[in-house]
Amino acid sequence: MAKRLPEGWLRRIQLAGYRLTRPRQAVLGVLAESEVALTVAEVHRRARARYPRLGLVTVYRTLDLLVSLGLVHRLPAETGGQLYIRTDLQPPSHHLICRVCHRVVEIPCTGLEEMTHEIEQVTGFAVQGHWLELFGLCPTCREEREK
Amino acid sequence: MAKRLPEGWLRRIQLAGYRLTRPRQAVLGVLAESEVALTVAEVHRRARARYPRLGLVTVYRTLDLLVSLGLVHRLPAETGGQLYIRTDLQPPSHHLICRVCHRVVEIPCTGLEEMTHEIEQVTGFAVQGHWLELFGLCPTCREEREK
DNA sequence: CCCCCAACTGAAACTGATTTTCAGTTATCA
DNA sequence: TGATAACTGAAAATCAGTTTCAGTTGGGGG
Ligand SMILES: [Mn+2]
Ligand SMILES: [Mn+2]
Ligand SMILES: [Zn+2]
Ligand SMILES: [Zn+2]
Repeated sequence: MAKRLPEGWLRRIQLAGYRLTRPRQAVLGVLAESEVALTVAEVHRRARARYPRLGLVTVYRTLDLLVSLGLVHRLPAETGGQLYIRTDLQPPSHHLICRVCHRVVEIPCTGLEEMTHEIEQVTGFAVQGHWLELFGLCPTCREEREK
Repeated sequence: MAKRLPEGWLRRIQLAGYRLTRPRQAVLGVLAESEVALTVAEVHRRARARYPRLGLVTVYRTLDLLVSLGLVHRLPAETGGQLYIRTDLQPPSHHLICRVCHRVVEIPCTGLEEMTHEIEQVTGFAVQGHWLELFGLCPTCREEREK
């Protein structure tokens, strides 16, 4: 079950001048192994299995670090708070999140560019950015539901 | 400046079995008169001008009430927290929010339906809902910026 | 190999937004 | 004009996240 840290995470972190401490390694390991997006509390819970002294503050700090290095995505959750999941090799885009298990797939925002142009024409606004998030059920949770 | 309460607000509230109290009237009046989306704190500040004893808790409660009756939209703000603005006659849809003054225009999500179908095919997810929010500058704030 | 010290840590206190609790007030209707 | 269920504000609680600070430690230099 102990999947390797994604290629280059350790290198990325040290090259950026950060130290590779035990608390960080615990958080890194948890993020590296999860295929679904995790809440901060869940990251804390899991990482404590690897390093029991780990404080919640350090989880927040390490998640911020990983996000700033582009290794992890931060997604606003429907219910408030944030979810975290490794970016891995997928291009940054938008997310489709399973409401049950928090599995995440990235989706392109095909068509939004033209939509944006149209909206600028009609409204006179200068559109500077957008938020797009889709919610639903992943294939697995969908099956589960049908039983 | 004292614009009338939008057609039917009072009726809607009483028909739904709610009482029309002074604190509620203060909050209602503020929402009714604002053309831009307001934070809870701002609603509180303005409503106190009409009814100084008004507590913040009642602002929250009244906003929840108005949202549940469909009279007011609750929009997640980029910076955390929520913004509130009357739904008025516009159809429920998505929002384009001015980053400076919080003016809001509603936008249709043209093209998202087909996009959704495509995504369901590719990912196997059942898409149940989405969040789309655009951010930018309204014509006025845009001009202001240019000076 | 070990030492040094800036980077890093956890505890605790803090913040800002929102919710819960509860004892007192009030809008409405018989 | 009551009676009373709905409603209220104050205060305390909760929840996510941040700040502070005194103590700890990874890892490059000697
Ligand atoms: Mn996009
Ligand atoms: Mn839509
Ligand atoms: Zn799922
Ligand atoms: Zn504006």
